[in-house]
Amino acid sequence: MSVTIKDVARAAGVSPSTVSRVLSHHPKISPATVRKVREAMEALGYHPNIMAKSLVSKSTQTIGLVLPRSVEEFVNPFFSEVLRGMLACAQSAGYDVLMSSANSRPEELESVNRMILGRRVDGIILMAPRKADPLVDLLLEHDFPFVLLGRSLERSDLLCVNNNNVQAAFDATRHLIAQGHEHIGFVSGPPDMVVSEDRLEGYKRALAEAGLPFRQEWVMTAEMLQAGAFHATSLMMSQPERPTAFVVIDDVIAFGFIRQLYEAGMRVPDDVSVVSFNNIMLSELSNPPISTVDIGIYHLGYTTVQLLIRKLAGETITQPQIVLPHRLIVRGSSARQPDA
Amino acid sequence: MSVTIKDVARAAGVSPSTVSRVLSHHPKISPATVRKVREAMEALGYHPNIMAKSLVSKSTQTIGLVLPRSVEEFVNPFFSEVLRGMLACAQSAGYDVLMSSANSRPEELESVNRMILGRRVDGIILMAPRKADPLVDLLLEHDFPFVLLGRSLERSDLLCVNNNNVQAAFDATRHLIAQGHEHIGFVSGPPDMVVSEDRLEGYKRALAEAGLPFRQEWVMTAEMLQAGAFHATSLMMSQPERPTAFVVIDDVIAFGFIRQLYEAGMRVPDDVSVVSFNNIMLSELSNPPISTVDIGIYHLGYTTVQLLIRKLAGETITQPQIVLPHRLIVRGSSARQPDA
DNA sequence: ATGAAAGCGCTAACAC
DNA sequence: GTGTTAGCGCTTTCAT
Repeated sequence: MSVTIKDVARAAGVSPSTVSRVLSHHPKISPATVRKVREAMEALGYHPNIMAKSLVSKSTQTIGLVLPRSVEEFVNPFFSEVLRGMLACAQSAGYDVLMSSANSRPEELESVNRMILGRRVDGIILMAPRKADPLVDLLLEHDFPFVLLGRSLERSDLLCVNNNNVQAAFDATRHLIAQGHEHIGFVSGPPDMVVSEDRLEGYKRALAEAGLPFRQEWVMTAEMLQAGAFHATSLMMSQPERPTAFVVIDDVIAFGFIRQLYEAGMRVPDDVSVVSFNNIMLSELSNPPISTVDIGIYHLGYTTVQLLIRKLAGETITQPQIVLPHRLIVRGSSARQPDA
Repeated sequence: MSVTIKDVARAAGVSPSTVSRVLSHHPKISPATVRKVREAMEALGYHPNIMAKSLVSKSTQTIGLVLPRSVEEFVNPFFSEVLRGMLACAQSAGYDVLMSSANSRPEELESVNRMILGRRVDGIILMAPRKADPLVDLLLEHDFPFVLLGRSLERSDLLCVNNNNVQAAFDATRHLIAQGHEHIGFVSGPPDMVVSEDRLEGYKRALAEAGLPFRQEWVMTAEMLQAGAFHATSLMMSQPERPTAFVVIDDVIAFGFIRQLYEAGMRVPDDVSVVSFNNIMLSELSNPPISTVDIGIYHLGYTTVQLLIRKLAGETITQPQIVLPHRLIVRGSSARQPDA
């Protein structure tokens, strides 16, 4: 069967504990022995059994990732890019990543429970937390190490990595205002997501700063874009006083929205300007290319895992909230000024 | 600390083995005892320690996923969709998914070695295998259960889940021919991927069947689309005899290619028609919407994991190669016929 | 510097 | 039906 530490010990003519010490780079062990053991390991093709190791050491070198439940979030390229960053960091620190998937809220709780109580992972990453997220409570209750990708509305002492989404939306809106737009709408995402709220807030602030009124009827939700979608968009755009520009919650939604504008006979950017968030790869390849706020998705993922690993290493985290910079990228979808 | 099987045993007034039997739904155990034990578990909030369990049972209830190394493949929405299908199946069968990431080929081998020799996973999924893939050899050598998402060029006895990519490309090309196109180009992906080869083959066959010549100069590679990109595309399109339609290896490449055509002053579909593969969500939202061959990405992922789990359950697999159906979806990018 | 022994939490014979 | 015992492969005192 599989080659164990005993086999190596026998082959090297030492005791199992000595082999174990070589494995863990124990300081006081003679170079000669180290060499002997290393050779034996090499010859036998030894690899430590992680299960046995973590059973006694109580550490799994694995971090758990709680994935978004909704299809929309999951297939959003934002997700794979953030995952890419996470994996890169985890890998470079010698950690593995275990994914927890679930279709419903109770399933999700159960899955996380299994992860932490079953000692499968050392720490957990929570993506896109909701308002009053029960997962946060669960983790807190068990005093289990975790980091939020995003931020908690309720508590400010939790470890988290985030952008300043209020500022990002403020910048995006200001850009449209600077282009001469005075009628600016907003297309939102799921209302229970913290990021939706933050970006709406930034949008409002920019309007206020420019002395422009906030109009509730110019705020669309992603749901409105779905089924009755076309209707809602074309209805809004056929009003005598219609928005000439939109701040859209993210690139994927922007894709769908621009499509609907075209179907309603509106050209981007000629009739309507659009600026969105995330800067996923395809936003540059879109037609027209989409103006968007780059939030450093990869970096976001990387930093989140990094923070968790620091926490797991026992480091005292002086600054629990990490805010990563963003940067507006102007492209074709908001380049020209409307004729109006 | 953590509550163990012993604690439950003590609380329920039985022996640890009895608790273990309740856990594994052992047949001959009195209902009264079951109830007692269940209550004790509930009261103490017991969750089995997976590490200890798999140390003795030699099964981890975890499947390992070897991720694509290249950024391009990773961020391709194809990947997240296939992952979604995999997770759905794994979850419904009570399996977890562990991800192996690596930046280089040697790292990848080392990572897989750790997974299998360290007994971290019960089986492995290999995505998008290359020609003469060393990972396949490694897995075979250790007689470790695995399933290919895609197919092996060299061996036909391996478990794999795939589309008939030759046929899919044949269908796509036929569609363009039926639209009246006689000058049809091809945009390929990485040449060492099996799928690239298969789709090119289908394209050639359709040309041959229609009595159209295959022209090497009308085959572009994804690399050509990168840096010197614009140049290559515009050069080809400025020839007196230029393609009026393209079969493109996948939707993401199609996005980039259409963008370049626009920059070269070509309209899609008015000047050039495009049909690609995968039917990622955004292909429908593109402008124009992209005609594409739906290959059932989610289903592909789901079936792959399903096949692996069947194998792990000891089932004899009579049909090692599963071929999933595809279906051409005609949209705006190939709707009209060129004036030519 | 190294070995012997105990034990992490669980399962699986083997008894009764 | 249920308890007792012996490990799974590893780390970690405690000796020497």
